[in-house]
Amino acid sequence: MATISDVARSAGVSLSTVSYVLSGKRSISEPTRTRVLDAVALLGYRPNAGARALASASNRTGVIGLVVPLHEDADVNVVMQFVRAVTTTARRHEADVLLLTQEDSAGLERVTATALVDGLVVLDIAVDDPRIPLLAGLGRPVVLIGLPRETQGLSCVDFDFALAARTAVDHLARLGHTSIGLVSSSTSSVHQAGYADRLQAGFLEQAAAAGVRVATQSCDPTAAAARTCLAGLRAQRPDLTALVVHHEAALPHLVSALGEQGVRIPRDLSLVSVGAAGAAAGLPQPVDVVEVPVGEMGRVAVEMLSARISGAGTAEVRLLSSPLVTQGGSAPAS
Amino acid sequence: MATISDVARSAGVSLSTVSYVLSGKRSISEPTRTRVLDAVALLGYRPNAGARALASASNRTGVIGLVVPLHEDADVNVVMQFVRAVTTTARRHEADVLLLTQEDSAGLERVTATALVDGLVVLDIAVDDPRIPLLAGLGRPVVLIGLPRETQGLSCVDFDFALAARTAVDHLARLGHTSIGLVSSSTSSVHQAGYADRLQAGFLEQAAAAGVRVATQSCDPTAAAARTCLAGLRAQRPDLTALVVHHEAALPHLVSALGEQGVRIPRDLSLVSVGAAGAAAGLPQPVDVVEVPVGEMGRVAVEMLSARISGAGTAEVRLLSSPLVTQGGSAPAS
DNA sequence: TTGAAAGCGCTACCAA
DNA sequence: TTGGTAGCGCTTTCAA
Repeated sequence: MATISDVARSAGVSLSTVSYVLSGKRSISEPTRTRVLDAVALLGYRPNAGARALASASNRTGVIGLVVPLHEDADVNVVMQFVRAVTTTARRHEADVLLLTQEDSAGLERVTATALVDGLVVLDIAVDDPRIPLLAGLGRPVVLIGLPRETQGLSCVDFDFALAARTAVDHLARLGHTSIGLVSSSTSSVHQAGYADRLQAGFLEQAAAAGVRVATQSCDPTAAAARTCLAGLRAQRPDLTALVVHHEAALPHLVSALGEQGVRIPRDLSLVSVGAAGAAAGLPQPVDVVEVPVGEMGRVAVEMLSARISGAGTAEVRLLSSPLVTQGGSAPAS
Repeated sequence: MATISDVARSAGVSLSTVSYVLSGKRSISEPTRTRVLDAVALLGYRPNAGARALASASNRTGVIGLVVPLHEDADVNVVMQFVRAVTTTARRHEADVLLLTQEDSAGLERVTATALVDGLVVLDIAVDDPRIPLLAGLGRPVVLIGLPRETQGLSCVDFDFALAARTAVDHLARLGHTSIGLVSSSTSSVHQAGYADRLQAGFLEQAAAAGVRVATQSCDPTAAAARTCLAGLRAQRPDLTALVVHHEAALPHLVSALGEQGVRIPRDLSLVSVGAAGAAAGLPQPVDVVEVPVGEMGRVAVEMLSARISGAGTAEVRLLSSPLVTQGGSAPAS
């Protein structure tokens, strides 16, 4: 590998001149500039990233850490969407992405303290995430995806699940529905993350405001559980005419259970799904959706992290929202 | 952040002594060792990764690059399994993982030339992958997952698809089956990767050796395509009594199509699937499987890369195999 | 507009 | 068994 002094020698200039040509932090005469750039091209010179980080005043490595859940029950599609958005956005900020798994809790300290990364994006944050104190004490910018109880000095990005539920209920209430069910996940990880509770709170709040009767039921992602879930909702409220489903994995089972029972969407039942993109795709019957903007969340997280790494901005909580998209899943209550 | 000289001062020793205590490359008296380690603990000292890489003779950064396909039609489950195995194994070798996407072709050169990474693991290699010349000219150890036509100086890890097919055919032939069908994917990316062809070659070879009649048919992952595929196979060979399926996404559709047609597995038809772990899970009827050891491939790739980074080993091609697991998917031909 | 040189934090050599 | 110090490849002052 050619070094900067190889370039300097080849171009017949000093080492610092090469550095300034490359960084643009000093005005350079055109002939010199050309000679240097020619030498760079000739030698195929690329500055050593480590040396650059070590010498620079900012001490930046141009690498951000991304902590992802890679365990079995993580939603691989959602994780992939995040990863794609984060890497893409990072590149736009001249940064690369170092991957850390959630299991490697020592990794947070390691990559941060050894100056491998300039900052971290951490997925899958629980309401009372045990990593919060550690992350807060790292002394590096951190952006959490999720909304923990304590956010002292940490930036957070999340979807506004409460607003999504209010939007869904409002949409259905305007169509004349007065009795609406909510289906949520029964898995504990979803509840530890807190968004199920926030969604339910929004659901209940808007229902109360609109004078809508409610039923709530959790569901497992199987055909049998879907049938049980529907039966449970009907037992609570025989007059249900609409459903808000916050459970991507159970959605297809619910839809086909309804189909088997001769319940037609939207004629007999209106259905709004809250979930990641694609969750409602490929369903035999269309439903309305409030999409969790996973990619957007990843993008915003990196933007916030970049800003904080550059010393701009302060820790803040950003809750993203997205509109309800009607695609034939809802109809006026009859 | 505390530096090594902070530690030296605090411990009342020289800078080099601290370095030697930490690296263990010199024998140190017990009292000195203790004083240094105490100072390290007291100050929370962690060596700067960049400075260490810069100064060390080996010039190693302790980071390996992982190039993954993140585009829509990549199998997210398989990619995740790779990523998990690679990160886990890398950690066992004291390395971290930098993530690069397949789209970022300039990234190969960037992370390698700027010494961000010590080497690369590249997934999803096509038979005539356009990146091969670039990768070969990088001047850093590279391990490919896949088997390109030209492997000059590059290490490769892949599953022995030909052997898997031979194993499946052999198993079925021993059970007395004399007419066996092969279902493969029709997607072009699978064929560019070459393993579909290798599997088919092994299938035909073993069939010829065992005097087995064959039918081959590609299939799309839909219920309709599965029915068409089965009809096509029967048209070629009305006497088919066994199937080898090399198409994870189509497998459930094939199985349920068979179920609808009253074809019972294994009584009426024996079925062996070749695919990643879990592909045959959750099927209404059990099938036999030859599992593509995705995690193992990732593990081996990192082991090979680590060895090459340490200067050990040479470029080699390793084809992994795995046994056929019977789980009630096959029975003697009647 | 340019060059010289002092570090960045560390490793590893040369001495003692 | 230890210390001093010359770099690793770069950025950024200070001087010209």
